[in-house]
Parts: sequence; structure tokens; C-alpha cells
Amino acid sequence: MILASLKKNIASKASAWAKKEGLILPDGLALSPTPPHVKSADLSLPWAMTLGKTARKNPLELAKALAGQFVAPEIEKAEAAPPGFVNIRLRDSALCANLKAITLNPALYGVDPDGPKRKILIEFVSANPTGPLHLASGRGATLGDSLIRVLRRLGREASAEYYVNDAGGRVELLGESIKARFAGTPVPEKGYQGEYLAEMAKQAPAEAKGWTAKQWGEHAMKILLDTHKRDMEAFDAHFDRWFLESELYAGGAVEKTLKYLKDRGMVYEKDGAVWLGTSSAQDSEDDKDRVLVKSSGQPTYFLPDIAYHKNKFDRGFTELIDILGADHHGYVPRMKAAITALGMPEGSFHAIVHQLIHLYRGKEAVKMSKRAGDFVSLREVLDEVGKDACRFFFAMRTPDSHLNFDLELAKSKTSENPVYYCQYVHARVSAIFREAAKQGVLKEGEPLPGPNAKFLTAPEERAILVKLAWFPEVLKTVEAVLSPHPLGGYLLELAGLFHPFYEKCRVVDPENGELSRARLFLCAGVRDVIREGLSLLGVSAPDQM
RNA sequence: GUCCCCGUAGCUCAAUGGAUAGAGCACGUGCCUUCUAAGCAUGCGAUACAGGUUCGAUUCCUGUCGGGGACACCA
Repeated sequence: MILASLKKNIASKASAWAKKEGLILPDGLALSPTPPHVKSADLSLPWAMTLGKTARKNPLELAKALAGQFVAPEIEKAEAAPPGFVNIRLRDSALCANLKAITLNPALYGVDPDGPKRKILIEFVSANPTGPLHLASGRGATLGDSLIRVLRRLGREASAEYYVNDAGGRVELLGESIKARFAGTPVPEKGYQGEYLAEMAKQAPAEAKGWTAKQWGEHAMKILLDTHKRDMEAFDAHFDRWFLESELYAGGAVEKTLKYLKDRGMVYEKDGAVWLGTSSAQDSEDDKDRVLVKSSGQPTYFLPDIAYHKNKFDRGFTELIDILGADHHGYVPRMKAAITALGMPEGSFHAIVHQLIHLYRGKEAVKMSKRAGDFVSLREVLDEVGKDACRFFFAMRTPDSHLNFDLELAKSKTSENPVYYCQYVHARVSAIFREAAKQGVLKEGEPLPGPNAKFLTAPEERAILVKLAWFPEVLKTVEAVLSPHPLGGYLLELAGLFHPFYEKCRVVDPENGELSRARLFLCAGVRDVIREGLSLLGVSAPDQM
């Protein structure tokens, strides 16, 4: 964790200096890699420029003064560069010590013991069990599952949940749709038209003949929910709990929540319905109030949703994150208002809205509609392109991007997918270790003694050492932006440094034992970080390709 | 009409307000008698438009144009 300790050192040195000078340092330590043309340093700090503005002093002079303070075990030298950067070069020995720490216990690399104590619940996918999961669910699953993995790696407490809408009117609608298929009559106009129901009807048990629509609906939902579970399993996305809406009704949580809101004076009646004043809540962005109980006496979807979120808080979670598709973005303001109505603090609820996927077959756009049954299922793509390619592809994008997904491309030229570029690093390192054992450079079971800083000084090697040092910081960025995509980018960059190293620096060489072993150590570090990083994205790291 | 997201290379996508905007694919040219060529080297090529904020803007603000999505006593 070389950068974490470096940051601590710099911060304390700088604040002591600032105190002496009577200056106020900017918040946060914005340490970043130097641009490619700055070869003499590894890191840069733009502090002096912000400081120059507030203190009305020459930034370059401030940078020089600041650089003079930076004496630390990790730092070889620190110097000012115009217009006011402080550029820092790391000590080779410190980089090698970091490498050793990585290989000693790869699973602990990136743990952030000083971070905030959080107890987070992330709800994602939560697709209705009225049809197979479609490809878009893969995006939510990638986001949620990878985030959970990174948060846990950092040391946060994080749980994953899938909310199942198995109550309400759609059970019967689904039942009517499949019943019609069974009887060979037309499917109701607003019903579910998908062929999957026809298939399911064919396989219904004999006693199904006498079933009511509700019984049919429950039967179909159970089967569909099971396929959702299997699909998520195949996608390597894991949930700590599949939370059924029906549980809320069974336990009386829906009524209790309504009473709770009533007692808090948050609801009113109008036109025979019960409303939540979401638009008038403080700082509310909702444009109108929302119905909780219809004039028919039936609750809307919104009331059990609130009950579910209350339930999450009641179970001790302090931060709730919902991952939603862009078609649900209107849901966010009203749920925020509901959280406020429950009396929970601002910031205890956060929504990640990811944009939709545009599907293409070649150049032709594919229109998708679940009701009409015309859609591309997650399973279909999974079977064609595989879990690794699919997850990495999704993990590379920010949730905000409207991504285009070309089925032709995904199914035929999978080499387009950069996941192989990363995985290939892992396979190559594995091959190197096999060769090393064969040539006796590293004897069977012999532990590596430790990287020798004297040997790992080629630009290609140093660049890798520095890049490896960034891994823990990248995980923190993932936490900050609530998206795994910086990790995907990082792994590609690391891979992009390894391959040139592989071409230029021969690793296994019996004539140069010490150099070989030092390079093997570097390879081990790359292998470990690639493997750990890919695993956080739910992608495998093969030994052979 | 109101609200949300996006507009970066021929294509798919990156870039906590920092220095000369990065990758991959496609295309051109080289590189497999040595640890896997799913690789390397090299060339080509981009911030929609107009203002503003600032030492500095792809990033923040306003407007225009273009694309996607949402605006139920559906979920």
C-alpha cells in the first residue's frame, strides 16, 4: 500500500508546512499519475496551483517550497514543475517492497482499514418474474455484483438483494396469459405474449386443467423465478437474499408502514385514495404527489416498495443503494421523498441509474418489448459469448453511457472484446512460470526470495511497478463513483504495460539467475493483481488460452 | 410541454477542473529458430455548435442542434 502511506506522509508534511506559513491547504490529496511526457517522475500533485489562487502567491514558488518538504521513505525526489505541479519520483526499493506485499497476500491487497465504516445494502436486477431475464439485466447485475465485490474487498460491509414482485395484479395477468396458451385461446391484449409461456403451458402438469388464473400465475412465477436464479448463477452474480414482496404482505409490513407514515403525519386522503406528499417534501424533486392506496382499497406498488426500504433500514443497513434502469429514473425522486418521510437522513439512500442498451444485429437496430415477447435474453447472449466477455464488456462502461451492443459482433468476432487482452496476460505469466520450472531457474516449490530493486530498473519494469501501486487507489475510486468501470480500464492499462515488457524483457534465463528471479517476482505481482482485479469483476483468469 | 442521460478518431468506449485528450476494433507498414502472435513496434485519425466561469474546461454554468429514456389510482 505504498500510495496510502505516501499520502499520509505527504499530508502531514504539507499541513505542518502550511501551518508554519499561515496557509490553508485545499481539501483532499489529488495525487495523480504524471502525463506520459514527464519521464522523470511518477506522481504529480497540483496543490500549489489551487493554493496560489487563494493565497495570491506565485504557484511555482509555492510548489518549490512544498517539494522541499516532501522527504519520506517512499520518495526518491520531489521537484516543482511549471506552472505549479509538484512531481514526485518514487524510490525503487519502496516499489519493490510494495510488490512483495502484493505477492505475499494478494487477497489483502487493496484492503482499506482506515476507510469509513459502512453497512450498505445494494438492491439490483429485481426483474419481475413475468418473463426471462433480458440482456439489460446483465448490466445491472454486472454493476451491482462487481460493486459488492469491490466494497467487500475494501473492507466495507455490503449485502446484495434481489427484490421479487410476486404480489399484486401481474400474478393474475401472467396467469391469464399462460392459461390462454394452455387452452389455445387468444392471449389477453395487455397480457404477456411471449412464446416462453406457450412452452411452459405445454409442460404444465395434468392437474393444471382446473387451475384458476391465480394458480396458473403462481405456477409460472415460480418457474420464472427459478430461471432468474439460474441465470444469475451462470452470470456469477450472487445475492445474499431474494426478497419476496409477498413476504411483506404476509408479515403485515405493508399495513404497518402505512400506519407508520400516517402516525408521522406524512399522508393525506383525497378522492378516496391515500397519498404521500412527495412533491412537497423538503428539497423534493418530485413533480406530483403519489398514491399509496388506491380508492379501491388496493395498495399501489409504491407502498410495498416503501415498506421494503423501511425493512432494509430496520435490519440495520445505514446506506441503501438501488440500481435501476433509465426507464425507472422517475422513480428516484419519489423514493427519495419516501425515505425522508420515513425519517431517514438524506444520503442514506442512493440510486444508480444506468442507461439502456441499444441492441443491434449488424447495422440493424433490434426493438425489444417484453410484453410482446420480442427480446434478447441474457441467457441467449451468455450461451453465445460467455460470461467473461459479457461481464467485462459491461464493466468497462460507465452507467451513464448509452451503450450499443451488436449481437453479430458479440457472437462472431469475440476477439473484439478486450477481456482477452487482460486474460492473456495471466495465461502468459502462467506459461513463464511453467518454463521457469522446466529450465530450473525456479526450483519446484521454491519460494521467491524477494524482488531485488537493483534489477527491476528498465522503464518497462518500473512502469509496471508504479501501475501495480495504483490498484488500491483504483478500488477507492470505484467506491467513490459507484461503478466498477475504472477497474476495467485499469486492468487494460496494466495489461498494456505487461505485453511490451514481455516482448522486450526476457524473463527465464538460466545464465542470469538473479535477474530472472527478480523478473519472475514482477510477473507474479502482475499475475496476482490481474487475477484479483478480474475476479472483482466476476471474470476468470485462465492459465492457458 | 416538463424532467433525466448522452454527443470525443471511420466504429465501440475512457479521461477526481490539470501538463502534449487515452485504449480496443478497422485500415497501412514491419516483427514468430528463444517464456503462447488472443502479442509487439510504427503510421492514420477526435472533444456537436455558440457563449460564460478560471491561472487552466472533454469535465462546471447558459443557450442551440442532434440521439435515447421517463412523465398512471401500471410495476
